Parts: sequence; structure tokens; C-alpha cells
Amino acid sequence: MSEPREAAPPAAPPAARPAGRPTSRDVAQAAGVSQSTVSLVLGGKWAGRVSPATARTVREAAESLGYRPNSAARNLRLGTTRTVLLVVPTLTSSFFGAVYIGAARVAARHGFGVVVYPPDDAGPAGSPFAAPREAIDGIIASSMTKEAVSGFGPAPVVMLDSGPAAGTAPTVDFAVEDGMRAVAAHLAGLGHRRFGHVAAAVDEWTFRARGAALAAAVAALPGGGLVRAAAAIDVHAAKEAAGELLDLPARPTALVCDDDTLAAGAYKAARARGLEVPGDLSVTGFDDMPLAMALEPELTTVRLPAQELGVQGMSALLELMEGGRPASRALPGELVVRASTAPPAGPP
Amino acid sequence: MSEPREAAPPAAPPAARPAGRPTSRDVAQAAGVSQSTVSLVLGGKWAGRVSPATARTVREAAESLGYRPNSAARNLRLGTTRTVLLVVPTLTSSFFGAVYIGAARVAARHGFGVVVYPPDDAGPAGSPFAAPREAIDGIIASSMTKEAVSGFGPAPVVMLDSGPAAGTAPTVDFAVEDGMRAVAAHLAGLGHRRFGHVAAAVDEWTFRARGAALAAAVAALPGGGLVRAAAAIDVHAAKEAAGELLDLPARPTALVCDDDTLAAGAYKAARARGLEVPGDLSVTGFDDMPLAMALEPELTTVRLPAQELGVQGMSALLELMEGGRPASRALPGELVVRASTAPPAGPP
DNA sequence: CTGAAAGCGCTTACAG
DNA sequence: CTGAAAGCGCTTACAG
Repeated sequence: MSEPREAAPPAAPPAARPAGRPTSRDVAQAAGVSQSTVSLVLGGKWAGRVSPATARTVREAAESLGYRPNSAARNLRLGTTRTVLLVVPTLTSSFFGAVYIGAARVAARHGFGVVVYPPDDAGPAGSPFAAPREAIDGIIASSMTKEAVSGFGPAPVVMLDSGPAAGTAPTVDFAVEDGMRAVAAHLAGLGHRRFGHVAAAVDEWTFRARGAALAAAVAALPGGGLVRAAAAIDVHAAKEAAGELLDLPARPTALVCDDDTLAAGAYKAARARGLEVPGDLSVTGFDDMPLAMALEPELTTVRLPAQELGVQGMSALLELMEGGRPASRALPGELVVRASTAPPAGPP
Repeated sequence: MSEPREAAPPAAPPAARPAGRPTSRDVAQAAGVSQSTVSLVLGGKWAGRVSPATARTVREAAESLGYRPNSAARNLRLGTTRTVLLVVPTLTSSFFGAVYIGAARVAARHGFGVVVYPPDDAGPAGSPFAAPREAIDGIIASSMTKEAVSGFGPAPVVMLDSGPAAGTAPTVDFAVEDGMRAVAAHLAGLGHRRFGHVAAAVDEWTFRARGAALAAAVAALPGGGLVRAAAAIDVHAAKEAAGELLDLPARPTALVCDDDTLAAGAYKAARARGLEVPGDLSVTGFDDMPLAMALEPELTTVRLPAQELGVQGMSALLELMEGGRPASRALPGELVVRASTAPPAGPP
């Protein structure tokens, strides 16, 4: 009679499976090798040091145990986390999402991860143990001042969209002056002379640069005139500011807005006064956010390559972390002419 | 004669300053105590175990050296990172930014950090060492299927905006059915009977639920009729889909759109046909993104508390990580009546 | 009240 | 080709 198979008592498992997550030691035991061999194989440094057969065995054991290396141990040993921080003023904007994507793609190709650091009010408390400040190899800060980043310690920093003079860090910027000049030239070519600037009431380099470039371009235009009103980046605030400009005795024939949201406000101000865009009033935006195409008429604006900003920023940081001195650079924007600009109406 | 002070040879510093970042051992040496005392003091566990005077000395030494604990070592020792992952389908949307803010705020109050996991195509390569998958204590996944999150291992998971039946994980959802019923009731109250549904061609629970709720509400309305066209969430695709509906012989008097972007497309379709919103056609959105206020007329829509979704999601995850069984919940939306809805025009 | 020591899980010389 | 050992910087019993 053969031994009863079914009635076998529920014997204890031969070797108690490790309680928690498997470690390289568990893999070593399963594969019948030493822990260091496991590390060599899984770290990809085994060529010529471990026999192919052993390497296979190790990999199979790791696979079947579902082994994943403990990154804390790895980071401690190596002194590096292969993680960089992306510091942005807000995440509630599709712009920074695009910057993130660009940065994360480049990072991934080099085995780095990107962590987004939240706006101040949402950040980890001031505790010295607050994650993840310490656990990073480098920092990319977008649209901030150098000072705002100084609290992050001595890690290598690249500044994005913060102006070419952002301290000693390498910078990547948009050539917003060129973009604004292209707007002015486009409008001037259409015949506009009386310009209104709906400015962003935000103290950032990019807006200062946009304003200065517009002022210079209009000043250089024979017969050119410029009036200006500032507003927070908010549709209703912009509507108000644009309205002031439109109520001026010598009404501008074109409203140049510092960004697309401001332009949406300008549309509203025009509509409230019975003014047609672009027949009675030309309006331009800046940035080319999705909003620009949702508006009616669709908005003439300057496309800023946000994702490319992330790509270039990460590339620069990688170079910096390797000890290089990446050159600062400026990315060109592109004037996108849509339906919100036209020649000015003749005198009534 | 006193010893010459000025001419003293540049002696080597008494004790060579530590080369890299200071460690707790450096602090201990500076404070004249043991490394474990430093750890106790800085970890806040010294009450009754270290004299107040010693604690002060330690803190001053830490301060003056600029000591920050090494989180890799801490994580390794503790087996926890106090970091959770927020997995979202895209960052290029203000919606997920708001979810992040909400989650990060709650997390910060409990000493946790939140890391955003990128969309697939930007994620770290499939390398087993890819950060930061291993280094997390829990996961919040928003607007995804349970399967999409299964690759992250055995960490506790909370599903957001994925439907109440998202596997075994606790869920936090929006009560989108209620929201859609409120839209239908609002429109019905205005006198509308012929509805068009501009549906999102996206296979997610939230859109299935919106569509089903609308269909049921219209079916329950005496004399109610519903036609439907689907489009990708894109202004131009929506314009096309809405246009089909508007070209129907029995033209709908109200277009109910699955989200605000779709509604922007509906505006365009209306305008292209010389139809006034809301005089000739009522339009509703869903989500209440910033776009809703940028549109002209401003959009009647359903406000979804995105930030609260993050807050509730993180609270649930915290409870889950502590071994609890958080109840699944649904957050109410709010109908926001603006200027895009009005009684239907009488028969021409 | 304070310190010496173990150990978290890795990587990497080093010895065989 | 393979293994034993040191050590990254912490936290926390444990002993005094």
C-alpha cells in the first residue's frame, strides 16, 4: 500500500519563509550562494566574476521570491539616492506638470527619480526629519528666486525660468523678450500703434522681462504708445484691469497680456463693452496653455516649451552633479497666430 | 615678552573638520557626549533620560554644525520611510495638483511626505532599482484602475475617484451621480426636455457613472429625450461631437457635457452655428476647473472638491497604515449655476 | 543620567 | 569564480 498522501499532517514548512520582505540574504539562501554574490549579480557587476550558471540561479531565486532591493540600505551604503527634487511654486497649473514630465523623462534615462516639492503651505513641517529634503542628490527649482531654494542645503541646484542672473546656479530660461518682441512686431505689422499692456502683478523675472521688452518695442515704433494696468493672474482681476485700459479716452487697439489667463479676462472686458475681438480689439496672450484654444476666438499667443524646460533643466543638473559646469541657456518661444488679432478698425 | 600671536604658523586645524556632511558622531564629538545621546536628544526621546543641560549642549552643537540626520540610515534602521506615493494619470491638469495639495497637507501634519508618481511614459525605467517604488509606506492612486496600481507591490493602497468597487482597497470617490442628477434637475426645472450628452470617450468609472446618472434622470422625466455623442477630452473633438448633436433634426435645447473642457467645445459648436449660449442653447460642464470662469458666458457646472479628495484619501491611507479599516466614502459635488443655462427658447 | 554595542540591508574591496 | 567581512549612519534595547 502506498503512503497516504491526503492524510499527511500539515507539517510545518521546511524552512520558515522570511517574515517580511525578502532580503538579498534570503535570495542567497534560496540560490545556495553567498549574499555578496547575489548583490554582484543583481547589481549587474558580475561579468567575469560570477559564472553565468550561478548568475542565472540567483536571478531565478530573486524572481521567485519577488525580491526587491531595499533602497534605504542601498542609499546608505552608496551615499546617493539618485533622486532629485523639483521645486515649483504650485502644482495647480498645467505648466509645471509639463516641466515635471520633461525632467522626469531625462532623469529616468539616467536612473534618477524626480520628486516634486510642494508649495510652502503644503510642505512637510519644519521638522529636521521632514522628508524628503535630505534624501536628494540635486535640485531643480522652477520660477523661483534663489533665496527660496537656499533652505535646501548644499545640493547642486539648477534654476529654471528665474532669469539669467539667478545667483551662481546654472539657469535655463525662456527667451521671453524675443517672444514679446515677436508679439509687438506682429501687432505693429497689422497696423496697431496704441497698445495696452495687461501686466501680471507678480514679481517674477519672467514678467519683468516681458514688460520691459514690450515697452522697448513700442518705444521703438514710430507713433507707438503704451498704457499699462496690472492684475493678479486671475480672470476677473484681469477683466478689471483690461477694462480700465479700454475706458481710456485714447483706447488701445491691441491689448498685450502677460499670460493667457489675463487674456481671457481681456476678452471679458471687451465683451462687456460691446467690443468684438479681433474686429474692434486685438488681444494676445503668452504661454499657450490649453485655455488659449478653448477661448473664442482662439488666442494668438506665444508658445513656451514647458516640457523642454524640464528636459534642459534636468540635463543641466545631471551635468552639474557630475562635476561639470553646464552653460546657462534660453529656450526660444514661438509666436502662434490664431484668431484674436487683426488690423485695427479704422477711425469710427 | 609675550608669545607672538600674529606670526603663528598656519597650524593644521586641531581636529580636522569632517569632510562631508556632519553625522551624529560629529555632533557627539563637538558636544562631548556619546553618539547615542545625540540620537536621543535630536529624536525627542530624551525626557527623563538625558539632563536638560546636556540636551541643550547637543542641540547647540547640532545647530552650529548644520547637522541634518541622514534619512537613508534612519529609514534603514526604522524600516519605514514616512513617504507615500501619489499615483496619478497625468500631472498636466490642475485637478491632480489640487489632489496633491490636499494629500500633502494632511501627510505633513503626520510627518509624512508625499511623492508624485509620474505618468507611465515618464516613469523610471523598469529597472529593479528604479526609485522610488521601494521606498514608500503607502500608495494613493487617483483616477486609475486597481490593476494599474498592482505593480507597486504590497504597500497599503487607497483608491481615489475610481469607483466604489475598486477591488479590495478603501476608496474615496465623488458623488458624481448626485452631481449629474442636480444638473438634470436644474435644466428640467428651466423647462428643458431635449438633452444632448457630450460624453467623455474615456473608460473611467467617473464618466460611466456620469453617463448612467444622466440617462436615468432624463428617462424619469416625462417627455424627456436624450441623444449622445462621445469625444476625447479635447476642445476640438468636443466641438465636433457637440456639432453632430446640434445638427440633429430635433436639436437638443441643452448640452450636458461630461467635463468643462468638453463644454468649451460645445460653446464653439454653438457659435459656429450662430446659436447663442444660453439664449438658444444651454450648456453645462462638470468639475469646475478654472476654465469654467474663463469662458464667456461663464459656465454652469458641478464643483468637485479635488483638494478634499486628497485630504480624505490621505486620511484613509493613514488609518489603513495604522492597521485600521477605513470606511469608503463619497464626497458631494456642488452645482454651481452661472450664466450658461437658461430656459429654452420657444419654438421659432 | 550616559555610553557601548547590535543591527537594519546593502556594496565593495579583499582574501582565497 | 566565490565568500567573509567591513561599514554606510542611524535607533534602541541593554548595562552601568
